[in-house]
Amino acid sequence: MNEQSKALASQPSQAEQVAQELERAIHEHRLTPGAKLGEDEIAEVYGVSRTIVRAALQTLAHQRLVELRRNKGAFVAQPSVREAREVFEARALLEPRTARSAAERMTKADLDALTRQIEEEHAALAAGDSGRALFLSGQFHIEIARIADQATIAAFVSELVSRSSLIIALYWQRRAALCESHAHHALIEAFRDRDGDRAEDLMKGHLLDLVTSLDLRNVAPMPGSLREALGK
Amino acid sequence: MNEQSKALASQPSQAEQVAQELERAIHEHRLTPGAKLGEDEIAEVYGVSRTIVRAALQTLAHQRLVELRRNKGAFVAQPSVREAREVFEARALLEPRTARSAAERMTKADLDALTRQIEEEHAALAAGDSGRALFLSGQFHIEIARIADQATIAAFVSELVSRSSLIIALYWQRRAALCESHAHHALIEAFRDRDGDRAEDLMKGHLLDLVTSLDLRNVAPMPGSLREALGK
DNA sequence: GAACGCATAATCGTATACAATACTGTGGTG
DNA sequence: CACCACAGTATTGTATACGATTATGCGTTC
Repeated sequence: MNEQSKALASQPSQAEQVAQELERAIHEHRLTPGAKLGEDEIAEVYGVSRTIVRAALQTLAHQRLVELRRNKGAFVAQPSVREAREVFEARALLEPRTARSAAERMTKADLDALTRQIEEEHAALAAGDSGRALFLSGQFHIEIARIADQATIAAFVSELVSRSSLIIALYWQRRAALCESHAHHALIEAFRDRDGDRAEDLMKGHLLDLVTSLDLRNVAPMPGSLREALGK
Repeated sequence: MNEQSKALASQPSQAEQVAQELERAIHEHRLTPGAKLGEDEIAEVYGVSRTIVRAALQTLAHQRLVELRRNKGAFVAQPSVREAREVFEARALLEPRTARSAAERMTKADLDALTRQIEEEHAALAAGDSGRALFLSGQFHIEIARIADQATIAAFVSELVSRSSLIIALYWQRRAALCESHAHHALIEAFRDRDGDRAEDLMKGHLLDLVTSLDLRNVAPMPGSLREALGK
């Protein structure tokens, strides 16, 4: 079962590839909070050994996307209400100021890329692929940190966005799935105008909207089959 | 070589223990940036297998304390000048506001613990153990985030403090090793007065002092023997 | 004498084997 | 009928073995 592995798959490391696949599955809510991630099962699905799978799961555990329970296995994390609040608290500290920096150093190319991303998000939403739309909506925030030229903050934001995806899966009260799009559009305009103040305010408001659109009182777990969610 | 392992050492997981030992060695500058962390060597030192060591190294890599170079091995990270700036940029966003929250919800017990920590830091410094003093000085910042009751932010601050330790090892220009102590004392007083505004300002200034006390222009690597630094 | 190439050794990457622990179902007993 | 004990099964934790890649040292050649 290592015939194709020596082909050329070893550059970005098999473990990272598996981690990325799982991460995306979680982002798109194909894997829902609480789902069991059996080592043997994943190993078989991707045709690698458990060693690789364990490394990937450890990576995701460090991002708090999966929880490693000793002698029990790996599970998609189920952020508590408290953790949900903390995540958005952290985002409130990091993202508005970062949006300001981004606005100030935004280039035309950056703006185009951002605009293209929003359009893709709209397309996904129109196509009914809300999973992908949600994923792209998160990428938007990460991209801003990248444009602000702050790799360290970008890494934090990336982790927080991932965790937000789990939080949304658990606590989202359905209504106005695209209120975000408006917020993102408004941000783009602020960026176009190089208006740091406005970008900061808009981001602050956007995050506030997000957290208030959650129902942070009760819980709602969901099992779901792993092999099915992974597609094959 | 697993006689003592089944004793009762398995609770906090061997990998985490090794990771903690290495982390502390890095914090206290017994392991300096660029040092090679050979898997076999560490495995032998702690009497565990390479499997455990690899897990520990991966953990540290996620915290950016060590750099994993493919087919080359693990090395203590050498933050670039740019990364150094980014780390303090992130701290500037997170810590002042967190200090304010901490001040507002500080209890007498918290204050006592914090005070005790400062005294211990002074004692270490007086005893000439500057490595431990530096470690405790970092713990002070982490403790504040914990008191603010923000576990998520505390985790970020913890990582940033760790990385700051590496940055100090590389870019510190010796002078006024205890200017920090003054800043920490001033913060304690603000906490005692429940003065959130002052705590936020003091923390902002403290971080600014820290970053300006660095020489962010040149580099200075250092090898050093591993087995020696680990003590046994 | 310097530079290149090859053989050797060391180290990492991955797979697999075995041990330890937790889960499941069955049979018995109160 | 409910509950507990126990055996069997499955899954994770750890160690080790093997293959691949990289570093090193020596000998040859120009």
